[in-house]
Amino acid sequence: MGSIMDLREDHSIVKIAMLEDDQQQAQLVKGWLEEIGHQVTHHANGTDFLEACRREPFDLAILDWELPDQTGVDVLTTLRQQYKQSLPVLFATQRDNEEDVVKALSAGADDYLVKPLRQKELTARLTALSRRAGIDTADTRLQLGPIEIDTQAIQARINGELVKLTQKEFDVAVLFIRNMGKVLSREFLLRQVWGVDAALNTRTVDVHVSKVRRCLQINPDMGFCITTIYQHGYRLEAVSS
Amino acid sequence: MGSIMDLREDHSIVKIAMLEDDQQQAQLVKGWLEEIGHQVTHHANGTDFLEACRREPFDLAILDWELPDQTGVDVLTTLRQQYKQSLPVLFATQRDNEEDVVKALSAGADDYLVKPLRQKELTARLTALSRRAGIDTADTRLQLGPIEIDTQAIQARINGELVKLTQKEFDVAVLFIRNMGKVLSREFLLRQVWGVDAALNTRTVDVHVSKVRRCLQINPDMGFCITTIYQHGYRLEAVSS
DNA sequence: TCATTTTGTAAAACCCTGTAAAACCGCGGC
DNA sequence: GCCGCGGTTTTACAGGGTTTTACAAAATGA
Repeated sequence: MGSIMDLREDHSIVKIAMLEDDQQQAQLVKGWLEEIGHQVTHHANGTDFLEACRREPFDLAILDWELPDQTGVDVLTTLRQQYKQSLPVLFATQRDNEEDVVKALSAGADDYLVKPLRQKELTARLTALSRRAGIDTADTRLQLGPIEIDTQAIQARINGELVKLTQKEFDVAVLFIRNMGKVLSREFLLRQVWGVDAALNTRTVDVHVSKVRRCLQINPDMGFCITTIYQHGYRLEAVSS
Repeated sequence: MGSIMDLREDHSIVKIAMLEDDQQQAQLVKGWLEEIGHQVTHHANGTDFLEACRREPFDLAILDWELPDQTGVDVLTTLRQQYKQSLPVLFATQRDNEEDVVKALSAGADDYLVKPLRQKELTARLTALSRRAGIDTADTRLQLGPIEIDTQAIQARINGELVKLTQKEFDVAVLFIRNMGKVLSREFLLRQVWGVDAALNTRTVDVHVSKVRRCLQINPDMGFCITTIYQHGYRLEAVSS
């Protein structure tokens, strides 16, 4: 019987690939990132960097513009076309004219910083990018208005007050909050919470959704509601007033 | 028989919410974004902005720091905790010291730009952010005069006001808008909305078309109408006035 | 024009959802 | 084994969405 908790893979170490021509700059940034527990692999030219990206599964990449063999934009273009379509990329370079920024972003970069880099800003931007890219989904704290959920402790609170939820109710609630605004079909809920054998002639999903609504007090008064999509399923959404 | 296609139906509208204190700055940026086909809603204070975010499904948000009622970071914190947790947010402000950048990104911003803004960089960063956030408005947003339909959220609005439509009514409406000017036979509607083999001895299509006309207020006064083609079906068309 | 067929739509009949309560199930203690 | 207990599923009935029905109005053709 699969609960959604089984699916969580906890990889708290972030693996970063860095492409930087200047050895001194590379060591500096590498130090900053290792300081906060990241694992950094550094390469000084595009060919080696791309080779490394092909071999290893990195979580993030930091690219420089000026390189001995090709430009950073060339590397990025190759990366996007041939290797990792979705690897989050932050461009860091001395060039600060608008045309270059646009060029890098259009080539597939997610962010662009002008050197000299500032330590705290760099780490904050990398964190923001990881968050957006969905890295480190071991985010065990969820919040929905006054509702707080800790997926590790399997506990839910409303305004700090502990609420008693059974395992299935809890799984359903987490699924809804993690998929705010999306329509979740009964089949999907059955697969995710109850396991694959979707026997559709049952009302158990409806009953559990009903219980979640009541136990977590999800009603228009608190700003959210679980809307029923007739003959499809349900959707958690912010309420329109 | 009139050819109708004078009115272009836009299938990829990006809806942007902007929070900006300075009216002049707001108009400038709004102009830039509308130039490339985005739809911008502007508010000058945090309360109005949050209220709008709660009511409407935006794709992106641009936030300023300095505001009359609260700081942009406060607004962002509220937004992340109580409203839209995944709405992509770009911070744009005059403050450029590192501490402020970190504060905004930690509060949940995805990007941070220092004013004065550069038009091409702004649009490139918004595009990069949309790409990363997986925004795909292609075919999910439809518009017909004052009527807006979001096929992903399964929501319809008239002049921004949410309209209650049942699933079938919604499906029928979407089909008509996606096939503006074409005659849709009852068989076609049955196949598309109700599924398989058209059992033609039913009046359910007619009843639903009737309801769509009434619920979405589709009548010559608003510029469009659903014309009946005797013994064939229906056609949604613009009314020449 | 009239006779016939088709359409518009209110209302009845039918089917899907909300939810309280009963039935079921697995587990530990006696 | 038997009982109680908490979690889960099914049942049952009320309420709302969907389809059919019914009849008036409109369209068609002679």
